[in-house]
Amino acid sequence: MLLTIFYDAFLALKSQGEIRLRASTKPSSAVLFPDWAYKPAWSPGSRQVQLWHFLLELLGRGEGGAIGWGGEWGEFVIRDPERLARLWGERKGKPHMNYDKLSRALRYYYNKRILHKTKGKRFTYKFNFSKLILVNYPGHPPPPPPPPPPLRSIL
DNA sequence: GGCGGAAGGG
DNA sequence: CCCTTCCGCC
Repeated sequence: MLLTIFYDAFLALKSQGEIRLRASTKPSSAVLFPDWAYKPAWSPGSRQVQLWHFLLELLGRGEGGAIGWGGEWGEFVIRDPERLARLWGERKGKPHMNYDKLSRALRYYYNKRILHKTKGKRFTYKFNFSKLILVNYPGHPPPPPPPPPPLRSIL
């Protein structure tokens, strides 16, 4: 799975003419994406963990009961919704987190095209990996051009 | 269960 | 911005 994610990222970037995919320097422990995949999400400075990072983290290390990969590519099933919510709540310091609230956060991902629902399958969602990578790739979308240097008058 | 609006926090 | 909280609706 880990390798296929990278491969998908590679294909996505290749199709964009940006074959600058760096290999992850870290061991295969819990890291699913190279550092650059996270960067914009953390900018500026040190921000909080994002929900999709957390989900990928659990999926990546095969976190037993709470969540697991589904049948299709990128699809995952929440096997124990309230446990997942509790885990997420612990990570965010939100002791009253539950599946109702967590799922609202997941629904906000629909518009961002990070996730979508697998209709008809209970507790089943699907990642848009290529979109995910591209959205978080530095310079995609390209940053606005730097403002022209101010014309300083000589005092 | 699943959806999305509304308000609000950090 | 990225959720968290709450909620009416289907």
